[in-house]
Amino acid sequence: MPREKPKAPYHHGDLKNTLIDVALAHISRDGAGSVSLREVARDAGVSHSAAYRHFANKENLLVAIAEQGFRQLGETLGAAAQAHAGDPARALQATGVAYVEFATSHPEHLQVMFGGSIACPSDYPSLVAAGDETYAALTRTVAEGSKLGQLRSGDDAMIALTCWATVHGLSQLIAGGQIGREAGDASPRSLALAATALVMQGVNAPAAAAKRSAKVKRRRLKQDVL
Amino acid sequence: MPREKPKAPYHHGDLKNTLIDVALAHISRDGAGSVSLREVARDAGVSHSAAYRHFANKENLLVAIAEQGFRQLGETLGAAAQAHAGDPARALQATGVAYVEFATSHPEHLQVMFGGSIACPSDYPSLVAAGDETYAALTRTVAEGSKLGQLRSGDDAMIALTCWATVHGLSQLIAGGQIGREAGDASPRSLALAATALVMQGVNAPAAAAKRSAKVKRRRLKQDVL
DNA sequence: TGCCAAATGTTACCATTGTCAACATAATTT
DNA sequence: AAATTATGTTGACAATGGTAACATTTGGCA
Repeated sequence: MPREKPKAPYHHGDLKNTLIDVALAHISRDGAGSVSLREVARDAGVSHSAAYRHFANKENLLVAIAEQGFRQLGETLGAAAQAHAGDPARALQATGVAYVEFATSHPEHLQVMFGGSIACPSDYPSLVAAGDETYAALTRTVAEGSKLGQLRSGDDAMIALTCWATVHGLSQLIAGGQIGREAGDASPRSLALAATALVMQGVNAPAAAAKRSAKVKRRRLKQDVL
Repeated sequence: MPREKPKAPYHHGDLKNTLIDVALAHISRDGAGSVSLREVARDAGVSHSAAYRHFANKENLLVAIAEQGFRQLGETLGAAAQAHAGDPARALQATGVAYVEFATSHPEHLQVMFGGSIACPSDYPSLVAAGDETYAALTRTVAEGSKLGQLRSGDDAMIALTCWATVHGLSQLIAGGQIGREAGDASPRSLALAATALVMQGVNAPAAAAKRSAKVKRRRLKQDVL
């Protein structure tokens, strides 16, 4: 007797999230550029145009993925900072390392968050908000460290931006396979540790010269060398 | 009398380069993701499938653009370093600033070089070669500075990588519009100057502690803080 | 010179894709 | 139970990347 097959119900149950997951799988396999809504739908076991009940268009699916990425990244960074509460310098480096670790272990998300698959991110307020919030964690830590005198005083925003740029750049380079031959054997974590340590050496308040006036230091920062 | 119209000749003359230029224009308008070979061909005043006489497929057109970008970037960085020959620390920072300036004034190229429009860059030896060569300029400068004792000794490769990551990350963030609200008014150049100055402060050999053994310093670099 | 091959362009065609409209079924509200 | 809303389905459309067959130049080479 043919036993009652599972008989796929007309309604999928949680198609929205399924679509996101399947899309992520495809992105990690073929890159964000070559993801096809129809193929995603097929793999989700659903007709092509069902996706449009959950996302206005293909880009909106990507936006959802990017948002998810920002949320997860935010949580990861928050946790890293939390683990060193009270010691902003340590917290700052830990945040940076966490950034690189997240990025390299979630390259699909990264690709969508920063890879330009979304034509005009600023069209999506939820996206910019998520990005801003992520960045805010960094800024807060820097401000805290600055207040405690742990960080080179002068321009907190610039310190935060430089830290962000370094870990972001490192993440992109690793994820993009750009640094295979130079440091192929090193784990992302160890690379991140070394890079952040180096930057922190420029960012930490110089113990010996701590008495030099902030004004002088700020001037040096801007005009130095070039 | 109908004067002899220019009567577009059957052969275009320099279609290959024209296609590249038109494609660049489209990328800068709509992003690398939404560039269409057919539309490019149309704008070049030629039938869609003519492009295939010059590029095996769409991706190969992008590869050509990326290569062009790497070549131009290489020249730019080389010139910047050259301008401070004999002073590696200065040369290093100048190279970094030049990187950011190139990136932000050629966002179309950047997008193709690093934006993931090319599914698997490692499939194109010419591309990896171009990238390597670009990076090599940086490495050389660092090695030189290290030899002169201008740079914190220990791990030259790590210094080079950190510098690259910082300027690369800064470039991506600026080009991606990610840092509109934090430092919107500052020019890319001034941001690059400040960021590189900060990193250089960690990278420069500490004048006072110059006698500390390299071994100790290397240990600090790896294990510091975390 | 005249002829042939290589280079370069063109048109016709195909499968795939993003998106929409019209229709079908399930879940929810009334 | 009836009506409304959510969710899926099928069928269409235009545009795209890519291939094949055919057309026009161009450049050697006899």
